[in-house]
Amino acid sequence: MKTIMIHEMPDHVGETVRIGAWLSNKRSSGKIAFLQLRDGSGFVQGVVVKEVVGEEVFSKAKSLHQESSLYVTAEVTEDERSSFGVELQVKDVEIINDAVDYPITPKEHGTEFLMDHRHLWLRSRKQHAVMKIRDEIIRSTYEFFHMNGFVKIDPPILTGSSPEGTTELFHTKYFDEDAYLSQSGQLYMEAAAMALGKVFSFGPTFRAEKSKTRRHLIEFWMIEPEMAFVQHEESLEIQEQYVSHIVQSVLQNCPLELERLGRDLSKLEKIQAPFPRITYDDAIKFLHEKGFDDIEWGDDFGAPHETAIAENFDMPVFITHYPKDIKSFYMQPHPDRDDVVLCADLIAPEGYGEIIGGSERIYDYELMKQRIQDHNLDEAAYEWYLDLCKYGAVPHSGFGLGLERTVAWISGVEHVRETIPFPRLLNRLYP
RNA sequence: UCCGAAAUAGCUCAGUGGUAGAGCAAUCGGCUGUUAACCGAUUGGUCGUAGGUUCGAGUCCUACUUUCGGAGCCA
Repeated sequence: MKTIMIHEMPDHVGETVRIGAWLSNKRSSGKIAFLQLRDGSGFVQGVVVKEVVGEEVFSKAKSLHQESSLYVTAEVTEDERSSFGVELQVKDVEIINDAVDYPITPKEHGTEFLMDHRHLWLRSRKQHAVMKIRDEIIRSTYEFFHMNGFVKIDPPILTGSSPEGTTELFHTKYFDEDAYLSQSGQLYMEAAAMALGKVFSFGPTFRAEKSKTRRHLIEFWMIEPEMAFVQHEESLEIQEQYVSHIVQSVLQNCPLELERLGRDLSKLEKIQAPFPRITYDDAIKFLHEKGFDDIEWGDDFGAPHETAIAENFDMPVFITHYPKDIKSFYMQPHPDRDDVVLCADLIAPEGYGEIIGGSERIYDYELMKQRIQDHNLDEAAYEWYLDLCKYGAVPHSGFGLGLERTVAWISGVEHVRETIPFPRLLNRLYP
């Protein structure tokens, strides 16, 4: 008799198999019981018939508690009443651990309670589906960049300086020195691009911002590609191809998960490059036409502004050429205008907000030095970064995609706290 | 940090000045195709904390704590 996993069952119809599983729920009557089983690879229903298994196994099955762990011996049968196509005709049940008073019952729960039990909440079907989609986005990210000649590079997490001086950093000690947790690996990725041409990173970043919205985490994961000899327009093309690729990969490889989440597939099926573009200038004009009087040229967009712009499109939209003064020091100026830079943010549809920020980078030594001074940054800390402009500088561009916002958008979940296994939020470091 | 809302059984909530309630979970019983199964019974409470008003406070007032939603900032 084979021990198999639930996702392998369609290949074992007619066979008697054994699985290790947890009981996610059960229903029973006097002579038949239905066990909802999960083993991580999938969900399946086990049918226990009293006449078949006898009094002892039947009463054991009836008394099982939610989330108890079991070995189940059963015959795999086809059944069209199952969403998965197969069912288990149970022959024997062996209890590994009887779970008493499992806190997360099959009824509704509040956010605080679920977050306090995140270590158990992950077992639920919805959370399982979101984690599978997160995994598919990560898998297809590696696939896309490797297909296109990128090399995966890991920038450091502990740094001695900040790439962008303004935002708040997590401070720690590095023996006798001060250190900070990385809020972006970008500058290191630029160095790597000068060594390897096209590179991408995937890793955690940390922002000590007091942000408390459905789009913010204190610890989140970013994908940061950096490309030598690639300029603004070509970078946008790579971005839209990349985002299209991950959306289509999830559609293809996670149909059960999207269904479980109730995601509107028609909205995802439309996501194909090229994406619409709108300049910052036109976005401001558009907002004024829409009646927004709380924003002027030179201001950054707030969440309501972004949403109003995104609502105009059923695809992600690039907002390009932002004013120099509200963007980072390293962004390449527009060739014909000195008030805007060659950059773009990609705004996701349906109110999920900015998922990518990117730009062409400055590679002129004197200009970069000037910008570092203009932003009152510690020149000594950026000496190595200035070396990149000094020794064989080339035009190059890069961008950063926020993984959790992307997972939230593609999954259709409301809040990014459900898109990472153990979210770090304002006032939450447990579990 | 600012604005708004909330805190009652293990969980989700009702109770708006006069004896503390329901559904789910748990326990016991019934039911041969259930799918947040259903039906009957039992168990379960210092109403967030501290003070105040009142003959009487879960309910009204004040402060504090915590949580949720939003803003700013950002991906």
